[in-house]
Amino acid sequence: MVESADALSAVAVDRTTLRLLHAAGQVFAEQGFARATVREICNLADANIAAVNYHFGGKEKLYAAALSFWKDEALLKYPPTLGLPADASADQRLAAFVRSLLLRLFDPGRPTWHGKLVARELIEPTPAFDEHLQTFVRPLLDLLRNIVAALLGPELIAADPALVGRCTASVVSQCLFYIHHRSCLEKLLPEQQYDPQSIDQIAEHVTRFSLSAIRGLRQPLRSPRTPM
Amino acid sequence: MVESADALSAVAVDRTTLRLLHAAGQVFAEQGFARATVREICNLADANIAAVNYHFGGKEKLYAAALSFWKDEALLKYPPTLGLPADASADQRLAAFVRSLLLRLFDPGRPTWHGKLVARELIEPTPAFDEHLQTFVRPLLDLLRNIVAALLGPELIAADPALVGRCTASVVSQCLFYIHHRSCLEKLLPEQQYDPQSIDQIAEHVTRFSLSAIRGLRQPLRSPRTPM
DNA sequence: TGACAATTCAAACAATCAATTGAATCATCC
DNA sequence: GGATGATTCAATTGATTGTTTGAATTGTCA
Repeated sequence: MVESADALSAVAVDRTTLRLLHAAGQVFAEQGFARATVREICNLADANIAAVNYHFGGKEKLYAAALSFWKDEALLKYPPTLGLPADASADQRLAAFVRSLLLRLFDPGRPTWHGKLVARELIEPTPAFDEHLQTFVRPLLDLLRNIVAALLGPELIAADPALVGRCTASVVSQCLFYIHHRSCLEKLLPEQQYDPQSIDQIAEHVTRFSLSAIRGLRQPLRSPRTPM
Repeated sequence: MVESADALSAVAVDRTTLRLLHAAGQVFAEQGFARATVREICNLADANIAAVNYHFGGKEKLYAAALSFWKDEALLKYPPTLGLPADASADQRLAAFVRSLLLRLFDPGRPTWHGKLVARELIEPTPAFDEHLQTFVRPLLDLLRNIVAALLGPELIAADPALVGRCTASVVSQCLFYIHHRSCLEKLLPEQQYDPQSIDQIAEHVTRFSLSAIRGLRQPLRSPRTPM
């Protein structure tokens, strides 16, 4: 009843609160908020069923706490700019953004559940997500919008102001595609892997594909290519 | 007992079975299989709670029946080729594929729930979906793969056989993005509409973006563009 | 009309869920 | 050591779920 929910310091790793946050991240990420049960979370955390209500005040508040906790973890491990110098080119910044987003979604090492939690929220928002959307997702989206705007150039944007948003959506969509549809892709495209090396390959493809597309939009009047 | 008859084939519009299929399509599409309740479906269909078990044998079988029913409806209304002539160019075939997919997902008229049901399955597959994946999704995906392969040309494919799959994923991802993230996009990009005209604009953008990207991949050694 | 099957209905069933309770245990400080 | 508050625990509560039941109703054909 006294515990402050976001006590996430590295000390006391197996405090019940932290064990619950870890278990909640995993179970909520794998099952979604509705299908996840506090029983499974408590079981995974080696805690009593009453622990969730005692420490967090309910399933929803545990979820909100886990979302916030893993957000901090993910941003700590994979900052959106990936340590790029301030004067990096727009091409480099796009590559870094795409790669950091994919790494956040497919973290191969210490599990960072935040990416999967957000991916679920994007499809099936819970009440806890509105604030998260404004404080976390929107800044990231604005960052990408700026990169895309720099790539497009002012003339194209002046000609069609909605183009920035559409191209931004095209870039983000390619990244989210693999995490959202992984279970089906494993049946339809079994050759696709998700180890760190494959993630880098996907990141490189998304970057190349998007840069190629945007460059092409700048020069829309090229002569048609020879049809093989 | 008299049903609004909001639309369907001429025969026996307000049979309980059909009312249940309509209601099931809507509720399953909006809530997902797990969160949807047979009570809500029966209430929407003006049917007794026992009707689901009497007519279909349970919630899962109702779901499978609804999936199959709305698949037929969707394919009837929006065939994947949109009535394109057999000798259409790859560019035209890509445009038709993208537009038909988006129309199937955002049907503006008579509700065709199939697109939303499949979109949910892609993220959270139910046991009923495995057969659907093989008989419905895979043929569509193969169709798009062929279009993309024609656009890429044999030399690029020979150099990197995995490129076809990645570019196919890039095209599909852009289409699915809007349906999956609609609820969040409405908060982040409130200017985006989803009326028929806007759907056509999105389809045109996805087609242009993808064609531009693939053409650029064919000519990867262009000199860097002039910076405005 | 009368019989028979198909369908509908209200009620209840069994299972599962989050949440609560109150006693038992533990940790900490005087 | 003992008192106090924090934490854990098993058991229970109340609500919701899909499903079942058996009687009531409806439709159909003789």
